[in-house]
Amino acid sequence: MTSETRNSYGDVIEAASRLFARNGYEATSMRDLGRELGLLGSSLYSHVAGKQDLLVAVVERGGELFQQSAENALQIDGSAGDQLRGLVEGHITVVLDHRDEVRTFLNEARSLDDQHRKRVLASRDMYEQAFRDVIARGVANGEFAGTVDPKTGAIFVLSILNALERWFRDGGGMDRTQLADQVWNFVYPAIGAPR
Amino acid sequence: MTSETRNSYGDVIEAASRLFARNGYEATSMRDLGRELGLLGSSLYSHVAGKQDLLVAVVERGGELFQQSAENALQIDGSAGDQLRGLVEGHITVVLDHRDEVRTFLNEARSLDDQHRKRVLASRDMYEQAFRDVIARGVANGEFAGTVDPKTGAIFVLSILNALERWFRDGGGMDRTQLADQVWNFVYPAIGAPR
DNA sequence: CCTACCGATCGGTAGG
DNA sequence: CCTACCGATCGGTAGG
Repeated sequence: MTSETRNSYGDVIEAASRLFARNGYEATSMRDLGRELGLLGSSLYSHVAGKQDLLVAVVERGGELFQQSAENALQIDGSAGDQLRGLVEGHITVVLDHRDEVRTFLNEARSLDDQHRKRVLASRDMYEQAFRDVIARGVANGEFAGTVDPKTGAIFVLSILNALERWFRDGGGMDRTQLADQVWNFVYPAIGAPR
Repeated sequence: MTSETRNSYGDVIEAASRLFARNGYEATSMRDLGRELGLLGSSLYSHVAGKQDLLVAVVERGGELFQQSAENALQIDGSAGDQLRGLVEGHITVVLDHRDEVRTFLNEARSLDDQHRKRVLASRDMYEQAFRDVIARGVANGEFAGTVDPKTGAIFVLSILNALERWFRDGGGMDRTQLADQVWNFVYPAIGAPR
């Protein structure tokens, strides 16, 4: 960071996602962000129209990553269990490869204006719907026992996945494969799959 | 709210927890809080020494509620499954009966100074340890299959429980008993209990 | 609990 | 991307 060359729009968004993730949107000033990029706060206004725009850009990026991940997983031609595993692994990858955008997407959406916040909530609902549909399909075809309501089950699975950002660290006691296995070993019986 | 009588310290803390939960600590000004109580921002300084003190008080209250809940659950004289169910139900009750303190405890601890934030993280670790110990006991005595590491399993269970604050509403499609059942139907097989 | 403030910092702008 | 600002708001204080 603080390289010698000129900053691009992408650099600004990246630095913003870093600071929003670390300190929160409200606690990040335009001067903080300028310092991170090696320029003055006022100079940022040649890159963006305002502070809100930065939050919108970062949050929308987070939403796109999850949406893209779901689309990929749903193209898997297999059982409900196969697709759910694809959704789970895709989510883990997004969280771990894009921590800052994900943190901002999950925790800072409340600082958006009404219009953009509603759009984010709608995109989360669509994403949750993918989990719900796959679980419901598994219940309908007898693959899962149906002891948990698909809607509630989807929320529980996503609760586990979204919380990863809060505790998992690369280079800790568990690598990503082990993490995915632990999540799956927990989630698969939980939604009523045979053992 | 905004009653005619004088405000007590408890009133101030309660209003603070409400605003911190709704808008976040950073986005809540002392003038906002004063308005909520029917007085000026500057008048709050006869009740508290500073804004940080309010956050400390609210967050510590949240921590105490969870700690108390765990102590009660661990007094259950029964199987690991019985105690885990007690921990789960206690957590649900704390979250739903004390939403504002819990939200602040879970989401605003980052705004604490280093010293207090470390204390909060330590209290969360102790609480998590209770879940871990109960799961480990169930694995050790053969009650649970042990397909999930107790430490990771504890985090997953708490991820589900802590996320309740983000989506569950009393008076929605599910009452509290149904919620507790859904959580338990998900968690119990997940940690490797027999079906 | 109010009046009357204070210095610091905020997001943002005009003009280069 | 900088200089030189602006009005608004912030946490907080002195004195009653």
